[in-house]
Amino acid sequence: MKYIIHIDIDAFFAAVEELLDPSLKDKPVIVGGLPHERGVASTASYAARKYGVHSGMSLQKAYQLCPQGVFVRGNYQLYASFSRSFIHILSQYTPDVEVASLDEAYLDLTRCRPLYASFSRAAREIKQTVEKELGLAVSVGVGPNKVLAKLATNRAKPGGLYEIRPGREDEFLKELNIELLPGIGPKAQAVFRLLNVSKIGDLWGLPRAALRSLFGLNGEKIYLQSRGIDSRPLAAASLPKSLSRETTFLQDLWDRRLLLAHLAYLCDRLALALRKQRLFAHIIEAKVRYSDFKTEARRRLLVTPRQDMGEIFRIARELFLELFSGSRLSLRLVGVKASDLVRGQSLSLFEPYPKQQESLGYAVDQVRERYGFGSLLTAREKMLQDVYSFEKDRGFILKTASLTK
DNA sequence: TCTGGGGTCCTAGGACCC
DNA sequence: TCTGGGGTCCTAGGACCC
Repeated sequence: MKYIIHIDIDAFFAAVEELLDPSLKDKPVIVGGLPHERGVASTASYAARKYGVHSGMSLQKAYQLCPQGVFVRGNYQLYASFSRSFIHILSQYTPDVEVASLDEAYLDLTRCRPLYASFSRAAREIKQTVEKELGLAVSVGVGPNKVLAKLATNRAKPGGLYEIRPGREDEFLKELNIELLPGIGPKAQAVFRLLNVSKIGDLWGLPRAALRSLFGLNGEKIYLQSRGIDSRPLAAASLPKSLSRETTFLQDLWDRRLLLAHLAYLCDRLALALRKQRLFAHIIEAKVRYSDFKTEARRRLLVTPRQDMGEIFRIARELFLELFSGSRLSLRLVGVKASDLVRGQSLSLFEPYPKQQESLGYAVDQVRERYGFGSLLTAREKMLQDVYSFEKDRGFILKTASLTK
């Protein structure tokens, strides 16, 4: 029998904002953008949820429901730094920690049995320590595996601790709504509505083969998890599988020069992220979303993995133009993604990697870190200069955006 | 109510090979 | 001349999660 703890920071981004500005305490705080912007709420404080606002909701809708809400764009660097402290605290209790997201983690205390007189008491202590050291409320769930621990956390919210006792699993699961089960999203819910399945207990009546044919491998997972069966071990930290950067514009764009300039800016940010983690990509992908919300992507496999902005942009540009050149529609989004990532220096017998490009990248990063982004402009980056001013004053650019390609 | 940004994993079809 | 049976790689797209 394993002893798994799931721990989740309540309304994380909103809670950090309240910590920084105590006058926000108990106010409906909505993080994600300003009400007129194109976007969704990434977090709503519990005060905001009382008005029906929740994460994923469009900001315009959130404003309608809660015009007195405090809307903030958010500071993701800051949240990431809180997240690192959060994980650091958890690592004091066991080496078996899986970081599930910025504000969420699993702990496996099974191996640490000799250290703790009582697991229940250990769970309480972890919760108290995190709350004291971070100043943020957390919810904690305890169970014999990941899925039960996570469902227990959901029961514990906000700010509580819930432990599923051995032998009580079915009783706990039976009356839960199916959408609480990880892997059941909007599409699967629609299917289950047709089947008149709304509680996890209802799922028990469906044959494994039926779920398999409806949802493939995910159906198998649903079959097992609905019964509280989950043998997945905690995942060890690993290299990221992909890194990407994308932007949804305030208004759809048609001007090819502006779009390419923005793509260059995204490639620059992506290259920076790759260099920070010393990663090289075998696959570069460009993505567009048209004004009708249809989304397309084109990718290219590279013989030699790359991390330099110049090459990433050269490829992304070609892929982007393949997509956009034939389009009659303007674009609401452009993006670039790097995947099939490897760490460290590339080794190709046939195509020696241009090492000086890499060191140039690192050098540029260091200068920027010390003197700011605009301090070092090579000829190659001239185009980016336009983009940074574009970022500074998007409104102006959008107003003056030409109507021809 | 017009729908973010950053990820993971799965599926399906075509090319290609033996 | 009317057409096998894999296996793997590559690309594109979609469901889902926080």
